[in-house]
Amino acid sequence: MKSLQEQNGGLPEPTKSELEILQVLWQYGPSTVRFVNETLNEQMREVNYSSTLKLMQIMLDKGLLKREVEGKNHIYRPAERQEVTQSRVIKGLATIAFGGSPASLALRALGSGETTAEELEQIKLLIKQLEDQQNK
Amino acid sequence: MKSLQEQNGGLPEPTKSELEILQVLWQYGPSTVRFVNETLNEQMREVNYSSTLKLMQIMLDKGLLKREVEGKNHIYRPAERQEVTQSRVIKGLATIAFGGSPASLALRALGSGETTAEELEQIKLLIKQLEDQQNK
DNA sequence: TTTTTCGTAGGAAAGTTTTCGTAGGAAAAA
DNA sequence: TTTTTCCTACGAAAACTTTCCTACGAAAAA
Repeated sequence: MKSLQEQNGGLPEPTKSELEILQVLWQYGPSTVRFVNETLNEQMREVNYSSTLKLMQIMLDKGLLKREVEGKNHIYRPAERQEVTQSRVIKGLATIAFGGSPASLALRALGSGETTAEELEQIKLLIKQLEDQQNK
Repeated sequence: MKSLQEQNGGLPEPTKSELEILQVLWQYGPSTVRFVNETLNEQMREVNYSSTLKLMQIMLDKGLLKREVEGKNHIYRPAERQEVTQSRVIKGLATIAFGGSPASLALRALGSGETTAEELEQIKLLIKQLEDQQNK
């Protein structure tokens, strides 16, 4: 019997709380539960230590995280690259709320918050690349 | 005692299934439960009629939908404009997975699926507008 | 009129996600 | 050594989301 993960060839979409945890790991690199929990409390919201621990163990189980033992405690890190996970989440959202089009999601996102000049430059650059790709 | 809706001054974030339903209403305009359910079954996935009904009643309750009686059945429509709801969802996702930046979410979205030339044009147009706004 | 069809309503159950109490063990402090 | 601190593990409960069964009534068909 294949595991669920093998069956659909990939990792599941992280839940909201799982994404919060991943965000910390993306930002700071491999970390202990303690650190992740403290960061969540500072940057996001109050969470009990053992809630964070439990969640990270579940994520390990699902294959979203990996960990290694370092003395007494465990160091966790994302199993997948940030870009890959983020893309998966975006595709999911695009499917249920943007007619399946990540581009129209992007369009809405640009209109949804202040975008800095720098960010605009980055996006223009990416667009240029995409255009070149299409015209080749 | 104020209602939850009044307390935080707005509507809640729709759940995934709720977004699927909203998507149908955005696409086709005010509709009956029957129509929404059939559309979901054709475009998204198998859902039982009474599941769709229940969900739409819950959404009415939450204030996400409005409805009016038309003879025997009810016609539902979104309570909020599509853009507003979509922005709210995007901000939520940006907060938990993109460091709070809708722009970096947009960047990732552009890289996540095929983007047509037409979509690229639209985005370039929007960027131009945003730049003008910043330079004013 | 009687039966069938099609709609809403409500509640309960199932599924999923999140929270947190508690136990047990190892390291550090007293 | 004894006590305190800090970690993991586990399990259960709470909260939220989704599904669907059943009842009931009105309109349409027989």
